[in-house]
Formats: sequence, C-alpha cells, structure tokens
Amino acid sequence: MSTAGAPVMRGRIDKRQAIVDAAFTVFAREGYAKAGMDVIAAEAGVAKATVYGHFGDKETLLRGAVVASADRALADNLAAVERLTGGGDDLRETLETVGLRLLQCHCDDRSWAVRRLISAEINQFPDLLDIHARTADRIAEALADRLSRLAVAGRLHTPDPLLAAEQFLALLAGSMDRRARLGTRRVPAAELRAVAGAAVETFLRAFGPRE
Amino acid sequence: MSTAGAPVMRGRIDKRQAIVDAAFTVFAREGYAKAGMDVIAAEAGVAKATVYGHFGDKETLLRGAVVASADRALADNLAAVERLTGGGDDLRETLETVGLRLLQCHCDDRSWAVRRLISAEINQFPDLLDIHARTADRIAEALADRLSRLAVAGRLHTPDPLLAAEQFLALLAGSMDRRARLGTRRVPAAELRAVAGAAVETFLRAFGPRE
Amino acid sequence: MSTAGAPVMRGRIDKRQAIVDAAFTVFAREGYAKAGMDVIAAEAGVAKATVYGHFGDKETLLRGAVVASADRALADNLAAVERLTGGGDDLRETLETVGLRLLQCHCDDRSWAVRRLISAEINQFPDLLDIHARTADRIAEALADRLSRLAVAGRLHTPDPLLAAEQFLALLAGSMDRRARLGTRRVPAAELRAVAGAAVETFLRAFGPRE
Amino acid sequence: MSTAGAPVMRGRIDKRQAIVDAAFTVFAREGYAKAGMDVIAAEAGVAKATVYGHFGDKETLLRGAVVASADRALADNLAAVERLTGGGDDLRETLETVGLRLLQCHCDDRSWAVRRLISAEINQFPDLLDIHARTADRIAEALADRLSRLAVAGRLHTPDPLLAAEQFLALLAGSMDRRARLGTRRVPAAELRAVAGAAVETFLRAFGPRE
DNA sequence: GATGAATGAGAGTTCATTCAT
DNA sequence: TATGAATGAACTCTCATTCAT
Repeated sequence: MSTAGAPVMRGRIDKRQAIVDAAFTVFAREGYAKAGMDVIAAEAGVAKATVYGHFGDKETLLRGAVVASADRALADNLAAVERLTGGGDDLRETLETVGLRLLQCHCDDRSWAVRRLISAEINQFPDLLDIHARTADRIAEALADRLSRLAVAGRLHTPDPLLAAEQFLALLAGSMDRRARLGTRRVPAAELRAVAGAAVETFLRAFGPRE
Repeated sequence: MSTAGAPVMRGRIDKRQAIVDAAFTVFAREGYAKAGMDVIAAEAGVAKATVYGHFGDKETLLRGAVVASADRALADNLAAVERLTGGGDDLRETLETVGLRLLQCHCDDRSWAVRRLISAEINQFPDLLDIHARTADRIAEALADRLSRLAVAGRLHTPDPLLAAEQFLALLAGSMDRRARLGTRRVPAAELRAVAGAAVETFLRAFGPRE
Repeated sequence: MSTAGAPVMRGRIDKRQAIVDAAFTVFAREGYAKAGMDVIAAEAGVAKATVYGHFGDKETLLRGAVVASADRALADNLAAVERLTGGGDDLRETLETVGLRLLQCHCDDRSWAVRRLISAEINQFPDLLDIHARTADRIAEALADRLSRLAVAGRLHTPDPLLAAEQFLALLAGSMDRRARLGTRRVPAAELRAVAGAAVETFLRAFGPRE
Repeated sequence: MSTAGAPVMRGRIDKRQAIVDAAFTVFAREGYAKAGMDVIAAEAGVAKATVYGHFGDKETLLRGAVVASADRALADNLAAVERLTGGGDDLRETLETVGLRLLQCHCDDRSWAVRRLISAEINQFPDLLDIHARTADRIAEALADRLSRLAVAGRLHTPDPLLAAEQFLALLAGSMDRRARLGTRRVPAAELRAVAGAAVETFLRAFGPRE
C-alpha cells in the first residue's frame, strides 16, 4: 500500500493520501452511512484517531474523497475531449474515438462510485453535487468548444454547440445506467464501441454535414 | 390514538399501506441506512413492533417500498407511451407531447427518490435494480413498439426501433440529472418543454422522414 | 437486588428505581465525568440502552439521582428537626439529641456523596445546587420554626430565629468536613456526640436562658 | 508564539509556572476529569508534549496545581490570623476585622475552586485532602494560639482554645456554601460584614468576658 | 527542551430487532 | 394483531499519552 523503497510509510503526506484513498474505497463499497471509520482507518493502515487528526469528522472526510475523485475525473475527461481536433481526416472516426474515451471515463469504477455516493447523499450534503456539477459543466463546455470549432470549419451544423454537446453526451451515456447496472457490471469493450458508434451515427445524422 | 370521526382505520390492509408509504417517505428523505424504524413507525402512526409484524425486517420493508413505487412508475410511463399513436396528424407535436409526459414521469419526486435509493444501495441489494430495470425495459420496449409502427407506416426511418427508443429516452433524460440536481430542484415546465422540444428536434433529424 | 418474592425483577418501575440507585452509587464512587454508562447499567442489572430508554442522557440521569437523594435527605432531616418539641423537660438534652440526629444525617454516606457531586459539577450543572439549596433551606426554616417556639416559650433568647438556626447548624457541621475527611472517613459515634455536645454548649451560652 | 516586546520567555521556570496556572484555571473551570490536556496546554501557550515534559501525567499536574494553590491560601489566611493581637483596645472590633479577612480568604475564587476540586476527586486522590487538611489545621492552630493569648489575658473564657477556634471558623464559614452558591456567586461585601458580625456576636456571647 | 503527528482504549449514544402482555 | 420495554452490537468521536524530529 506504500509507494516505493521506503520501509512502510514515507511521511505525513502519504498518510493523508492513504486515508483519502481508503475512504473513497470504503464509502464506495458500503455507502456513506454504513461505512465505519474503523474500517476506513484499517484500510488506510492507520489508527482511527489519525483519520480524525487529518479530517475533523466523517462528513469532511467524505468531501475530501469526493473532491479528490472529481479532480481525477475532470482530468481524464478533459484529456479525452482534447483529442477532438478538427484536423482529423475522418470526422466520424474521430468522434467515435472521443466518444469511446468519454464512455470509458464514464464507466470507470470510481466514476460510478462518486455518482452513486452523491446521488445517495444529495439530501444530506447538497454541496457534494455542486462539486460534481462544476466538473460536469466544465467537461460539457470543453466539448462544446470543440464542436464549435468543427461548426466554424463547416464540418458540423448546429446553432447551439452546447446543446449539441449535451445531446452527444446524453446519447453516449444514456443507456449506460442500465447496461452497466449502475456500475456493478463491467461492460465489454465491444459493447462500449457499439454504443459509441450508435451515438455518433445518430449525432452525425442530426448535426453532420449533409451529403 | 386514531382520528375520531373516521371509521377508526378500516383494517390491517390500511395499516400495511400506511407503513409502505411512510417507509418510502422516510427512506427517500434520509436514505436507507440512516432511516430509522422508529421514524418510519411514527410517520405511519403505528408502533415499531407493528412494522415488524407486517414486514419481517428493514430490508424487506425497503423492497416493499421500492416495488410499490416501481409499479406506480411503470403505470405512469406506459400511459404516456400509449399516447404515441401513429394516427396523429402532426408527428413532431405528438412526439413532443409524449416526450414531455415521459420527462414529467422521470422528474416526479418519487421517481428521483427510487433512483437515488437504488443507486445508493446497489451494492447491498442488487436485486432492487432488477425490479427497476425490468420496469425500465418494459417502458423502452413499449416505446420501441410504437416507434416500429411509425416506421412501418413510413413516418420514421430506423432499422433498430429499440435503439431509437433508447436514444429518444436518452435525449430526453440525459441532461435532467444536472437540471434537476438529482431531483432536489423542481424544473420549470417551460424548461421541460424546451428539453423535450430539443430532443424531438434531434430525434427527427436523425430518424424523421426525409423531406 | 430485587425487592421480594418475585423471580428477578417485578416490573418497569423496579427497573427505573434500580437504575437511579445504581447511577447514584456509581456517580458517587467515580464522579460524574468518569462514571461510565456501561458501569451504571451493569450495576443496575440492565442493558445500557435500557438506561437511555428511561433517562434520555447522562445529564438527565444525574439529575434524577440527585433529586431522589435530595428527597430522601429532606425527609430524614425534617424527621430529626421535628423531635425538637418544646415540651421536653431538659432543653440541653433535647438539643443534643436533635443535634446528634442532624449530624448523623449530615454524615450519611449518601449525603456526603451528593454534596461532593454537586460541588464538583456546579459549573456544568448549576441547577443541581438549586435542588439542594431548596432542601437545605427548608431544613433551616423548619429548625427556625422550632427555635421560635422555644423563644416564645421563654426558653431561648434570640431576636432572629433563622440566624440562630443557621448558626446552630454551622456549629454542628462546621468541623465535619475535616473530621470525616469529606465523607471518606467514618466518624465514631462518640466523636459525633462530643461535637453535638460542644455545639449545644456554645449555642446555649449564646442563646440559652440566663441563669 | 510569544509576545513581542518581552524577553521572549525568561526560561523554563516561567513556562512551568504558566503551565501550573493554566492547569489550575482549566481544572477549576471544567473539573479534573473533563479538563483536557490539550486545553491546558493551549491556555499555557505551549505544546501538549511540553506539559508532559514538565509533569509526567495529568495526575501529577493536578497535584502541582493544588499544592501551589494551598500554599497561597495558607499564606493569606495566616496573614489574617496574625492581625488578631491581644493589644487591640476593642476586642469585638478586632475579631470582626479578623473574621472578615478570614471570610474573604474563604470566598476567594481560587479557594472555592480548590475545595470543589478536592471534594470532587477525594475518592480518586485522597492525598489531595491531606495537603488541604494540613493547611486548614495550621490555620486553626494559629487561630487557637491567638485565642489562647486572649484567654490568658482574661479577655476570653474558654477551656479549649482549639475548640473555640474551630467554632469561630464554623460560625464564619458555615453559611457561605449557601450564600456563595459554592463559589459561583459573588457575595457582597456588606453581606460578608454582616456574617462576620453575627459570628462575632455569638462567639462573644459564648466566650466573651462576662460583664 | 519543545513540538506535531500518531495512537489504543474507551466514551456516550443510537438502532434494528425481540419479547411479554 | 398491536404495543412498550428491553437489548446487544455498533457507531462516531475524544483523550491521555508517546515518539520522531
């Protein structure tokens, strides 16, 4: 569970990270309410009181775990979106690639877990959704930016790039709740590709260049 | 302990119903783990042990509440889908009406609540998802049936009606998580109409009759 | 620990009483803060949650124990004061008897314990003192009443019976903190008699009939 | 962390003193069990481990605080008693002055606090009482000494000066528990004077020169 | 000597569940 | 069937104390 050559644990910063990771794991597995601070501490390899030393209480720990997860998710998704350059020769193929990447981000275990967590605790901790929503917004905006460029280049026809982005994402992710059973089933790569393909097909029929 | 003028409580069946309702309310408000059997019993106006008399334990009570809710949701959604007859003069208008109804079902408080509950407890009680998935599947199939008829009638072009149905639903509901903040914000009717309109627009561009 | 022929515990009322008794015992032995609800429950022969069923929290339990103790103390002290009738032949002897009884009340284990408890928690729970003070006031007033009668009968000379009562009590109890080591040492009966005698001697010199 | 202009903290001895003072303050405010070493350390402006460097554990720290307080109290009380010289013209006035001083000592905030602390922890730390009792004894003895001189000079009549001293102290302090609400109420100077006056009155009637 | 971080033991309190009436 | 009382297990959080720096 430790990083490298150090004997067991290289410093306080590592401990904090271990705690966040453990918290996320346990919250994801058991849910916020059922997750025990004992269990989280054990998973992190520290004493229970150490957890309280870093994060003041369970609620703060949850927030810490969610924020960390949102940060990682944002980076992954933006990386995917950035592959959508207008320069590619084949628009369909590019869209399919990007769509597949986005789908893979969406279907990452941790992604499912945060969404489930936030969904579960929305009444108790509405601010968790703010964190998440900000992330999702930035992804949609980034995607809209790229679609705008394509529109300007005459390769797409859409008066409202943000709407187009939203619908693209909806076509991609819309059926995943069912297919992945909310993240408890691993969706085969082939199925992901098919979904991405169908999404792109419909998207291009609606917004693509008229032949 | 009962209200005076009323026939005092018309039998055990009413009490059972009161318990299921109370359970749903409390589970929805607090989440499964945090919901207390005391609170549910109080909300239902019965003693805690009475709850245990009807449902053996908390888990069973949750299942009961979810099943009841799924039944109601199924009925509502099917009623909406059935309005999608091929006979309508204006296909776009019909689709918009149906889409709006489906959106309204999707945005019902109870609908959000079940989805959040199932999402939250998917690891502990995977079978809850089965109940829900069966419901969702039947809705999608029913919608696919209607789209098939429209395709047969030459008013839509789609080789795969089930896929079209799925994508229509995705276009409708795809952005609602964000817009409704997972059910904690009431989405104005006008916004719902706009979303339905945009979904239908894209859907028709992709599958509609080529002019 | 149960009262009579009943198998183990004759009802809920007995359990409540057992809890109050146990609470007093443990609070007296360990102090409020150090006393564990586990220990109290065990001493009472019930489960910890049962204690919480009767008294909502530790604080309320403390109050319950103190009130019960104050009630008993009041009864005992008033019984002692009531023996101070004017009809006795020998005033000195009567005063000595009553003084001794009051001293015995003062030196009862439970009396020391409440005083220590209240003293210890006066900052956290100032209202405990109110309970106790009311009790002490009633005792002093009752004593003042009796001294008044003696004054009216010409057997004592004091313009302020309440002051006389207070001073009589002060002369009796004034040195007991030291002698009884705040209740941790049992003061021999002979010593108590001596103290009572000395108190009466001084009291009579100050307020007694001038020969 | 230290105040700017001052010589930064003149050495370890000052820190030790700061810790004892802080400990007394916190123990007095919260009680021994509830007082936290964190809080004491913070109040003293040092790190928690520093407290452990000076005093090995919480118990020792308590003893240190109590001893310091007892020393100060002893000095104050002896200073008061020493004012009781036989040379004064007016015995009553002298006694009233001394009595008032003793009452003031008794009603000092710190005095109440130690008494409450010792009373609270008598079961856990009986030796605290020894410290305190020794102090009280020395005060009583000193007072008895002065009363002896007055008796020898024929200005008082008592065969047992120590008893007279005890009773004088009892008449003074006997009602203060109630009046000062165990130290949580500040008793007005006038009331103190009145109590001292009444005590001296009774004392002189019992032990004073027969006219 | 002084500190920040870490910890094991234990605190009060809650809760799903059972039982006697 | 319906209930009030009882319970054991578990929970979050605290604290006196130690250790590496």
